[in-house]
This record gives sequence, structure tokens and C-alpha cells, in this order.
Amino acid sequence: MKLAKTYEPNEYEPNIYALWEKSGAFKPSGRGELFSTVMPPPNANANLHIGHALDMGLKDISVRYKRMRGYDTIFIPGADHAGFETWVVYEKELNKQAKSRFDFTREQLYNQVWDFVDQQRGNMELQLRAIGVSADWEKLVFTLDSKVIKTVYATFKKLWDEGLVYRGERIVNYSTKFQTSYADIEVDQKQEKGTLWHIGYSLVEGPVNGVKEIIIATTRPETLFGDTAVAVSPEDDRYKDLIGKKVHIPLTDREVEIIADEYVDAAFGTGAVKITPAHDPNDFEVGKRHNLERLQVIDFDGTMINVPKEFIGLDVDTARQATLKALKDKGLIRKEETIEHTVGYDYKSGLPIQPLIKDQWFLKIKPLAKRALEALENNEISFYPASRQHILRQYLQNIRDWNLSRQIPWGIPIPAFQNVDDDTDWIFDESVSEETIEVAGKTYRRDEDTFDTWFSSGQWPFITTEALDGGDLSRFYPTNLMETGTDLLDRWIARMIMLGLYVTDQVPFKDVYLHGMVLDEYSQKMSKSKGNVINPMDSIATYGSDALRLGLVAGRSPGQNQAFGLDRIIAGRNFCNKLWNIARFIENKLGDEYEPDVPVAHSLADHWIISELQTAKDIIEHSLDTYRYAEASDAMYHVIWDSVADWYIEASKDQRNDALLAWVIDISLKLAHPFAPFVTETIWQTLSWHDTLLISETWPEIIEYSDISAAEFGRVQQLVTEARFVTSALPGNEKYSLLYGDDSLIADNNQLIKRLAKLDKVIGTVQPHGLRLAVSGRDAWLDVSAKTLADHQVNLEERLAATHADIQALEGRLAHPNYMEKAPEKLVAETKQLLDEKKAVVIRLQQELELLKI
RNA sequence: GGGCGCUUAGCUCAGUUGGCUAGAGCAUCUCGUUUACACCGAGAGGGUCGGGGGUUCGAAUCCCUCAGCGCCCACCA
Repeated sequence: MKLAKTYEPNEYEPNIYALWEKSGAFKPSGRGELFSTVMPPPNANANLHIGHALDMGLKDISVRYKRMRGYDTIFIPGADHAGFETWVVYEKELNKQAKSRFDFTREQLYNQVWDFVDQQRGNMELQLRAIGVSADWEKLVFTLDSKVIKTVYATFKKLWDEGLVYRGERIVNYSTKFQTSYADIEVDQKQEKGTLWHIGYSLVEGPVNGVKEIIIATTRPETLFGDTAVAVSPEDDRYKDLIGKKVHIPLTDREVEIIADEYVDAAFGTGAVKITPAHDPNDFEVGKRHNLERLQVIDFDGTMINVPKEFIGLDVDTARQATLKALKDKGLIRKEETIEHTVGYDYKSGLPIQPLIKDQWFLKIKPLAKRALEALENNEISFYPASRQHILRQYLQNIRDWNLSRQIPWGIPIPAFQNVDDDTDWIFDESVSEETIEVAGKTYRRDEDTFDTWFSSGQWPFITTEALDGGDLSRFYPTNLMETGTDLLDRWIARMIMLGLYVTDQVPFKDVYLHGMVLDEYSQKMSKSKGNVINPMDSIATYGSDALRLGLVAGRSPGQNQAFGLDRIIAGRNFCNKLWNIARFIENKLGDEYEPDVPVAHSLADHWIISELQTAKDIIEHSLDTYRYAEASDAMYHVIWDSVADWYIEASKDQRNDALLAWVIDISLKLAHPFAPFVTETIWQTLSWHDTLLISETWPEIIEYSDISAAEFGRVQQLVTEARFVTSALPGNEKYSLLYGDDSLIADNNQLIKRLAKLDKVIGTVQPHGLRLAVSGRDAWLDVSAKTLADHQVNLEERLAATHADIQALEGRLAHPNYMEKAPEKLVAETKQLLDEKKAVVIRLQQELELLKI
């Protein structure tokens, strides 16, 4: 088959993917050791971004590699309903239609979003195919599939029965924009400068010891309407006599008591704190200890309620300004100071998070975290990079109860019902499509909330492998590899470990690989607003899927954010074309009907290329076994480009070994397949001697070769390199001849050397003359004229000086008695040999210079 | 307040128990269309490995210290 001059990925990729999929190559073989990985499900409703391309690319490299190595391999794909993320998008749509979520029932909304997502879903899956993931599509799990819900309910029931979930009225992180609560980790804590206002609260019963008021310090004056106490430290002598007295809440007619509580730090601010149990987590705790009223003054929509008339309905910001103005008018602001503090923001809208009281389901997470910590302690899970394990431990050590409830309709409904006559009576029931149910003569109303998405995704590994049902895939649990972004370490990895151990008694995966973010070429975060986003589908359309994968993998280490630009994709594209042309050359030589013989090494180059491939294969295996993708890719790239193309193909133009050429292209394609699946498979399909799929081939075995012959070729290379170097430094573009004396290596490889070094002739002679090549062990001379030689003198002198310097350094090293004693024998021997070679070079250079002087 | 990471060629980055002359891609310069490939070939230039100190026969690598950059976690108003 005649191949086009350049590789055009778009002409082949879709067909190749269809070929793989149709062949069943993505399915587990059912034989051999197990290897499994589960896809972090991409949002079914969104397009893939460059981070997915990296994430999926890395995983697919491991999967293809393991598959070729004979593992019973599965890559389970998924699609995420992405509860909150998708809801935000859908709510925008609703707003466009001038509608609100409150116009519909939960079921109506759920069905509407389902249809909305359904339109997009196929799209995401097509994009994953374009990226080349070799996933078993028949096993795809959508996060709202019935088996997911079934498992999630079973887990919730288990937690419920074991007393690990509880209904609690607690302060939650609340997004007033999206009207739902968040988990702690969904709140962006930002450190910023803020104002601490000191406000005078006057004592109701008049001055005590001449003091008329207590001054509190706050950064959120608008919440003073919700104050139900003022607190001081019990240790604080300044306020000792004020404890138990009452103060006026400014701008209102309410009076509250001054209380003493450990929580207050006498050294901060004024040492007196307003207590607003409904709007601050600490105050909430203080309130519980002192039985304080919880007065909600900020409503769930972010506006003021239960406040004096003029403030009602104001949003928080406006209310703050209005409150400050009113306080100033009354002369109650005692001081303003600027402080550094942290403010929680809604990670989605960028608006401040309001701590509000809400009845929610909480998970007592400490016992789960404890088991996870034990598993980490026992090194049951390996982390790449290893340092992330410490971060995870820290997180698990400080973890607080997890709020499972979300007030959005797009998600898995919480299977809990509340007695209409007794709001403390909750029961577990899965009939979530019923608004009310009758149990034992009592009426129960369902909880309208849904689960936090991470509660279900936290169970992903054992859900997707059907580990609990003992299904077909259950042999793959625990999975081998979990690969995702570093940003998901706490919100996802931690939860999978905790829930996995809790439900299955096993860690959900053995290895965790975390990759950093793909940044733009100037190391900036990619974002739509900056306009620096690289769309993976555009890159694939222009340069091909392999080019993108090669570019993304190159030079990327785990856990590290890394810049990425067009350069790298182009380098990947060029490599694919290189492979293509190697194949083109070999196929031309061998012809369309070629059936290879058993490959046997004959020439020095044959032995050498086998040894090069052996070395590369070792590096690739070792690197991939330890998830060092970039190093594996680098070794693959260089053995194919530098060794196969630049040396072996060139040498084969002189000394051809057809069987070995066929073998070399086979091995090259196999080694490259995980990194560039499409082009390698495309080429494989054009080779006359294959009627199989490369994806299903076995990882290569290297054939026999002689180290001695391979090293001999290395000496030929040395000579060729020296000849090229010297001729390129000589003036003009003349072709020179090589004269050699008593040198069998040159005599035996006469034509090869002539070709590789682009020499005019290579001639044996009794008395060689001209410019002697400074290669240790060779008796070789370039036949240059006396004049050229004279021009070259400076060059010779420079090299002589450099070589002398090298010799000095080497001698210095060898002269040190401790070096001889302590350094490994092999190293010492190598150093000695290097020294000898340098000395030989010096002699040759000196001879040259002597000749010039005559 | 804790923790983590980074600083190596013009740019973006590799460099795994310390060990040949510190590498790659891109960029730069010179030469070259030779039986695949100009998405190419041959060659070259370019680095006090952030500063300082220490351990060692030997340090980009280990230790200390200083400086700069970035990230994560934490309920101090």
C-alpha cells in the first residue's frame, strides 16, 4: 500500500477508533493479572477541556500498556450528572425564560434537567473517543443510573442504622445566590484586608465603675440586629464586673446580656464580642452553651429580615453601609481599624458565603476518617507524588462533620421522611417519588433535598465495578489506579477512601496519581475570560489526537502545574509524521507482499539497534510501572527518532536486513502505541504481514544480539560524528576523503562510514596523511590540503587546550586516595578509561600541530 | 497560624537511593534537497543548576540559612 507523504490524522482516526471498538479490544480479556482504572466521570453536560485530555491521556497510556503486557484490563468510563454544576447552568436557562425553580415541583425540574443533559451526553462521549480512550463503553455508568442510586441508598441506610448520620440544625455555608448549602471544601477561603469596627453598646442599668458602655469589635456590623448576647473572656479583668449586666443593641430596642465564654480572646479587638448565633459558626456554639435565642436577620435569599423597617429587604452589602451610617449618625462608632482576615466566598458565584442555620443531614465523619488514616498509615495506597499523602492525612485529621444535604433538585433525592406531627421523627424510606407516605398510621413528608454529589461520587470505585453485587466486574475491585487532578485530593479522593473502607472494608484503589493543571504557555491559568483556552477538539482537528497526547505528556511530572502551548502539540505532530515516514521507507523497501523471515542480526548496526530498543524498552517499562509518563514518552521518542530513524534507517541504506527492518518497525510501533495510539495502529494496519490489531498485540520481546557488536557500531558512530564535526568546521563545502591505515573497523565498514559521514571516498593506505581524526583507537585521516590544514590550526589548538583541561580534572579525581577507596569500582575503571582516551586524543592533536609546523 | 511546592539554557520543563562532559522540546546561528520525512538531515552556540554556608573523594541532587514566586488547609470576631 502506498502511503501519502505526510500523515493526515483526520483521514484515519475515526475509522481506527471504530475498528477498535467493533473488535471488542476494549473489553477485559478475562486472562492474566488484573489491572483496572475508573474514569473520573466528566460532566455529561459539558465539553471536555484540556485537563480532561491530559487526565484521560495519562490513564489511557497506562491502560494500553497494561493491556499489551497481558493484563486482564478494564477502563470503566463514566458520565457525571454534576449535580450542582449542571444545576447552575440549567437555572440560567430558566432565568432566560423568566422562570424560577419555585414554579416547578422537584420531579418536574428533575425531568427537565434530564432532558437538557440528555441532549449533550452523546457529545461528551464522542469527545472521549476522539481523545482515544480505550474504555469499555458497555460498562459506562452514569451517576444517576439506578444502580448508583441503589448503592447510595444502601450506604445511607447503613450509616443511618449505625448512627453515623444525624439531622442537625447547624450553621451551614449557604450560597444565597444559588440558595443551597455547601460543604466546607466548596467554600473559597480568601485572606483579605477588612475593616474592624468598634461599636459602643451602652449599659442598660447605667454606668458600672464609671463605665457607660461596652465596646465590641466586628467586621460585619449589619449582623448586630441578630445579636443575642455580648461575650467577654472569663479571664478578662477589665470586664469582670460587667458580666451579667445588660446592654442595648444599637438601632433597636432590644437588650441582651453580657456573658463570659472561653471562646473570646481577650487580646483580640476590644476583648468583647457581639454574639450572633444565627449567622456565625462560633457564635452558634456559644449560643448553644448559653441557651441563647437564634435570631435570623439574613434571609436565605441574602436580604435582611427581622430588622428595623428601614433595613428590611436590603441585601447584605447595602445593609452594612446603611447600618454604619445609622451608627455614625448616633455617634456609636468608636474606632475603625484595618485587619487581615479570611472571608468565605461561593466558589461558583464569587459572592460571599453566608453562614446560616439550616436543618440538614450530617455525616459523623470522624470514625470514617480514622479508618482512612489507618489505611494511609499502613501504606495501603501509594501516592504519586508521594508528598500528597501528608496533605491528605492533615485533611483527615482535621475533618469536620459533612453536610450531605443540598437544596437543588438535580441530584439523588435523600431517602428520608419526616413525621408531619413530630418534626424530630425521621424515618428512612426509599419511596422518594411519593411526597407523603403512611407508616404505622402516621403521615410522613419527604425531605425535598438531594445528596451532595460527592456523596455518590465518593462511592464511585465500588459502584462502577459492582463490587457489592459480586457482578461480572467485581474482580476488578479494589481498582489499581485512580488518576485525577490534585484539586480533587480532599473533595474526592479522601471521600472515596473513607466510604470505600466503610462500605467494602477495602481501600478502593491501590495507586493514586495526581496531575497538576494544564496552564497556558505563559504559565497562566486557562480561562474563558482570558481567552487563552486551548480546546482539545480544535487541537485534534488540526494536529491529530496523538499529537495532543504526546504534547500533553511531554515533560510533565505528577502534581505539578505546567505550561502548555502549541509548540508541544506541533512537536507531537512532527513525531507522528516521523513514524509515518519510517514506515513509508520500510514498506517501500520490503514491497507490498512482504512476509518477514525470522529476524537475525547480521551487521553491527543490526546488533546496535536491537540493543538500543532493549534499553528503551527497559526505561519505558520501569517508567510506566512507576507512573513516570514523561520519562517513558521521552525514551520512546528518542529511540525511534534518533536511533531508528537517524542511524539505523540510514545504515540500512547501505547494509539492508529486511527481516530486521520489519522487526524494528513492529517493535517501534508497539513501544509507541500507548503514547500515540492512532498513528501506530494506522501504520500497523498497512503492514502487509499483519492482520491483527496493534491494540491487542503483546508487548514486545527483544531478540538476541551481541553487546560486542553493538559496541563496535558505537565506535563507528564515534568516528562518523568526529568526521562530521571536523568537516563542518572546515571552510567551504567540499567533500573530503577519509584515509585510513591499519584499522580493520574502518576497512570492514568502509561504505557505511562513507555514507554516514558524507565522505567522498574511504581509502586504505600504508601512509595516511592530512588531518588525523581525534578518535581514540582509530587510524583515520581526512585528506585535506595543507592550506586547509593551516586554516584549521586554531581549531586544533582550542581542542587541545580543552582536552588538557579535561585530563587535569580526571587526573585530579584519580589522585585523591579516598576516591579510589570509596567510589564504586566500575566508576573508577570508567574514569581511567576516559583518561586514557583523552590522552590518546592529545597525542593525535599534537601530531597534527607538529605536522603544521614543518 | 499550620502545611506543601517551585527557583536548572532565551522560553517551557526533565534530571528516582549523591557518580561519565547537567539533558529535552521550542527558539537562535551555519551548512545541506543524499534511495522515507523541510512536519527533514548534519553541525554549532547558549547554563557560576536563585544567593550563602555545610557534609562528602564527589552535590542540581543531602543538611542549614537567606531571598523571590505560587498553592492548599484552618470557625479568631
